Amino acid sequence: MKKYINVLTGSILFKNIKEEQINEILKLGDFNIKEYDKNECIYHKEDTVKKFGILLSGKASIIKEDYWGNKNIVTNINKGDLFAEIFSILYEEPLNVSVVSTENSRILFINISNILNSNKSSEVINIFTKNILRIISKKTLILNKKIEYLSKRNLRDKILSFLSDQAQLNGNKSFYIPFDRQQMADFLATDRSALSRELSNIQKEGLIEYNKNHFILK
Amino acid sequence: MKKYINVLTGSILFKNIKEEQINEILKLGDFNIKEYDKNECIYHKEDTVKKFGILLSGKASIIKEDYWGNKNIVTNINKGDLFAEIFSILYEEPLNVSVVSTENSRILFINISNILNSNKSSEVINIFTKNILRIISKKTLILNKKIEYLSKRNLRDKILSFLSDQAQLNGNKSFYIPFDRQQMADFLATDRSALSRELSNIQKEGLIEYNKNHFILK
DNA sequence: AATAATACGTTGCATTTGCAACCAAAAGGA
DNA sequence: TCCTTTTGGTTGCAAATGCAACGTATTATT
Repeated sequence: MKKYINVLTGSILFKNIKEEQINEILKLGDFNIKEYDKNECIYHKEDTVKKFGILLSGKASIIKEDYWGNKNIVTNINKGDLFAEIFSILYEEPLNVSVVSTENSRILFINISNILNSNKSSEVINIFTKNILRIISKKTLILNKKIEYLSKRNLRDKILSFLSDQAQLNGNKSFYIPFDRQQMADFLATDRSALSRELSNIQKEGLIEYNKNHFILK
Repeated sequence: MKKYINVLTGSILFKNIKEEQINEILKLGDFNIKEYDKNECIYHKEDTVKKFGILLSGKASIIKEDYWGNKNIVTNINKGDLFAEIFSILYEEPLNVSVVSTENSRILFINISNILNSNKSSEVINIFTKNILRIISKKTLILNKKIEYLSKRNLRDKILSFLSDQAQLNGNKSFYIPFDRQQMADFLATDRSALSRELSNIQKEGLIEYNKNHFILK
């Protein structure tokens, strides 16, 4: 545990909370840590979960899969991130998304309800609650972004709105996206070959330049 | 104000909070109330907002509009609902969505940050914070649902996943959706005529029956 | 180094979709 | 009641897209 405490102190979840208080909260949340190999399933979409996860090391993706198996990456998860979809636990609904490790990963699980509903109305719990609020607010913004991309009437506009946001995010016209081609297609809810074709078209018209996951906007 | 207090006591935002304490919170949040005619703009997407709104009476829609003016209804807002997108205030980002009244409406504005950051770490504030958490969690679920629809590879599947969720929501194969045809098209990010055509096709194949905004799944 | 596996681009084709134009029915106003 | 406005269905057409199949370059494995 100790070796990961700096991941936790660095995470938004425990922002403004001291190390010894973090331990206190973890205990309250009946925490445990589990390791996963690459491509292992961390949560399955039909699970109803009590605890939710924080990625201590490695990488993972939140994936939505439809009836026929079309996969759609909702978000990538990086170190320190928590799986905000898991807020469905507050409503005790099934997840309806799966979480899959994309690298060897180590995950901390805690029972949020335990913490939120602990009768101790201490200052720490208060800060913790606000931190969660902040995280899920950000999640909402990200989901809204995604809806913005998906709402475009054609693939070209989906691509361009996504790329221009990525550029903005990186503060540079030249940037790397965190997806390979198939993942990008899944994220934009389209077909890989259709995506390749359209990227190619856009490049021919001189709007962008790209190679693999590196892009330059013109 | 008094005539709306029951709207507030009935809302999730003030759940488990007594009437006199609601007043206390409202004061802390520097509240005000404003009226809007049908089709008036309540928030514009470029606004950066300090206060956010709770619909006391009437109806409104959260609308995303792209560069070329294609409108996309993100959600409808009903009595007691608050505009969760406005959680961007926690990040002080521009809204990037607009809120428009679809009926004559009356809206209560409060400054959430004032309340959350008030040093009084009273029990009431604590409950209030949890209520907000609950609301935005639900919002996240709704956004996830929407992403699920929009991620379908073709219009038919968008329609069918939307309708089957609506049926589930109403607990009945026969139900009314809260959209007219144009709004439904905007919500599913497609063209109205394309939507009509596909609905018609699906009906011909006997999967659904419909008339205006009333649907029956087979 | 040889081989296998993966990632990405390309292309043909059938289907879907956006768009525009038009018509009919229903609702609202004068 | 008559006229206007709104709402929704239909259709033709061009363009976009999903899908499958295939080729090549890159990366991983032995």
